[in-house]
Parts: sequence; structure tokens; C-alpha cells
Amino acid sequence: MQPAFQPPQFQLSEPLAQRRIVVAMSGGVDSSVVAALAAKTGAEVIGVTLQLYDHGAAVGRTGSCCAGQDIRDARAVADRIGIAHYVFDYESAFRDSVIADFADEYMAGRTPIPCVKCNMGVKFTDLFQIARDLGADCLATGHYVQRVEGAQGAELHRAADPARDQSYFLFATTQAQLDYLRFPLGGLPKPQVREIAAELGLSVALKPDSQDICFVPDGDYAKIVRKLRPDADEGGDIVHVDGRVMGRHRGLIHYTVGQRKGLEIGGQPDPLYVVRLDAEGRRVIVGPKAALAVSGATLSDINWLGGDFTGPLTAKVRSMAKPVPARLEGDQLLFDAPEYGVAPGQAAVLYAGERVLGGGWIASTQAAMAEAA
RNA sequence: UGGGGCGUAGCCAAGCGGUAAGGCAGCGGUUUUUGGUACCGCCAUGCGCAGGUUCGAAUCCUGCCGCCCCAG
Repeated sequence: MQPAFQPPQFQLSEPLAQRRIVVAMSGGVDSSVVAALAAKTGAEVIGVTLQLYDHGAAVGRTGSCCAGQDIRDARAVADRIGIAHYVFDYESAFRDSVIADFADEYMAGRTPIPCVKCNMGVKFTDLFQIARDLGADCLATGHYVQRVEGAQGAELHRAADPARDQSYFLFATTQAQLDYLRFPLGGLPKPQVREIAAELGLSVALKPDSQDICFVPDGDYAKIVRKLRPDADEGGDIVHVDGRVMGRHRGLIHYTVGQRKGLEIGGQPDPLYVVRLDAEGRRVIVGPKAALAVSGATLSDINWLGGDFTGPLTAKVRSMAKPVPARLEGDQLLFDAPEYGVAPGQAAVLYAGERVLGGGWIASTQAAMAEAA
């Protein structure tokens, strides 16, 4: 039997009236509802928004976060529910860490995940410190992920709604951060969050979900990289895994492993996919789908949230995917069945059932079959 | 300037007298708080050009043009 609707918990000790909750408010529906739910507990609630990038470029854009209109939306919600709201300017920090890293990764032929870097840095380090400085008992966010009090301390679990699960972006969370964080939406389906927002009369109830990279206004991320790294445009050869030169490309930053579109190579019986990026030779290596199959990946900077776990686990190499059976031997992640489109620079997140064990960055992959296939 | 072959969308390619398959590429959309994938939709009033035969021609005939191969 599924229990009926469980009111979201902030997992704080009584009396709540003496607790202080800082809520990370992006200006979207989710974090707005978190703030409203926090206010309902009777605890003192402080909304905090970090301004992360240029106002001008972001004003009027729907589906972004942490700039311009979003900050005004967050402020409006805070006013509506009657909580304090502070805005901190972290533009330069965001630019120097997240955006710079984004450009560097692309230049190195990898495929970055800025959202994870943002969570690791600005959100769970800087914002974390702000919450501490404000004397908060916890920092609550709108992430769809669950924090479960286990025998060994707080555990991170996937969201109840697998279609909304954001655990992929949180694998690098440390135990110390997890102890202090709260994710009250992790047990709720998204439609219910919108309902709550509507019931409370929040102006953002119908605001579109954010998508794409927040600091890329029009989806043209290459333009951002080009602005920061002017030599990103240097083209090179598109080479088949069998050695044939198939054509020219417009710069490595336009491609990622597993990509099919944009190669502009016609006359083939079957589609070609990007199999590998050779940053030194500025080559894009392409091949048939079969050449994408990888049997394993070498991970770096592995973060463990579950202690020394040994045993069967599952892994995700992209955010929206079912975890697949795998095993970990040292820093080698070995898939039971071949995975496709695994790009260096992306994350491999490890699970035991619903629990997030941690994860690592994909440094390199091992092809499942000979390249000549 | 003898012989043979071929010219169908950006590319590959089917069709061989009955009113232009398919694939690749491209474009658009759906999905998605990373990239990508996947899925759906669109994409030749016209078959090198000009005539002719026929109720009807990309398909048959003639000429021209352009490639390729063999032989000189």
C-alpha cells in the first residue's frame, strides 16, 4: 500500500519555532514552493538568491534561473509568503569557476556538466557558507532528490518520481554538505508542486521549467565558449575509425561523443556518430553506432557518500536514464552490457537501489569492440 | 572524336511505358535543469539539355552536352 500524501519534512528537531531555515531560491517554481513549505513549518525562513550571471543577457528569458527576472520572481514570492530575502552577487565567482571550467573542458575535447560544477561550488560551498553565517539550522533547495536519515547518518536517495530525479547532478555532494541540506520536494511529483504553488497563489506557479544550460541564453553554447576562448573555432579533419578522412569540422567545441547531428556528411548507408574527440590533433573521430559501444569507463575524483560500498551496483552515465547494472573495480567502472554515447567529462553516478552511493567523472572509456568493426 | 558505360534532390541510390522507393545529410517538432541520444514530421510538378513516338515517357527513338572506362 502506498501511503497517502506525506507532507514534506525538513528533518529538524523540535521546537520548529526556534529553528532557522535558509532556502536557496532560484526564482523558479520548485524553490519557491520549498520556501513556502518552510514558512508553514513555523520556523524562521530566510530566502537567499545568488545572482550568477549578467542581467542584460538574461532579462526576459523564460526558463532560466538566477538572473534578472528570476531574481525579481524570487523576491515577489518571498514578499508573498512573508519571509526575508537576500540577494548576493556571485557573478564573478560563477564566471571564474563554472563558466570558465565549461569552456576549458570543451577546449580539452571533453563534455562538461556545468550544473554539477555549480552545485559543487557556488551552491553547496558558497551558499552553504552564507547559510551557516546566517545561523541557519539547514539549507533547503528545490532539487528532486531525497535525504533519508539512516543508521549511519544522512543518505542521499533518488527522487520518488524517477522522471524528475536530479540525483545525477548531486553525486559530488559531500557527507558534511548532505548533513546540512534538505530536499523537501524529493518525495513529490512535479504536478503536485505546481498545485501547491497555485494554491498558495505564488506568481511563479505556471512558470516554465528551466532547461538547457542556465547561462546560455539561446541554446548556442558554442558562442559562449568562443567568446571566452577565441581559438575555439579552429577546424580540423573528421576521420572515420577505419582511417578515412570524411570531411572537415568547424571546431571541436561543436561536437560531443555520441552526437549524430551536425557532421554534415551525406551519402552514407547508415548514420555516423562522433566516437571520440582528439583535442591534440583537433580531429573528430566518427564511426557507426556499433563503434560507440563501451564496456567500461575510468573514473576520476570519485566521491563516496555511502562509505566503502562493495557489491552489485547500478550506474547512470546521463541524467535521464535508468541506472544500468555495473561493477566498480578500483577506478574502473565496468558495465554488464555495453553503454552508448559515454563522453569523457560527463559523470558516472553510482547507486545501490534507490540510494546514491556517489560517483565520479568519466576520464576515459574502453571500446566494447575493435574500432575497425 | 574507335568502342563501351553513365548522367534521378546537397550526397548515395531504386525505378526500365502508367503518372518519382529508400538511405545519408539538412530543416522543424516532441522528450530533457548538462552534452548527446531516441522518436515524429518536412524535404524532386520533376528524372543532363532539346526534339520526337505514344492516350500516357525518368523509362522508347534522334541529336547535343558532360563525365568515366577500354583501346589508340
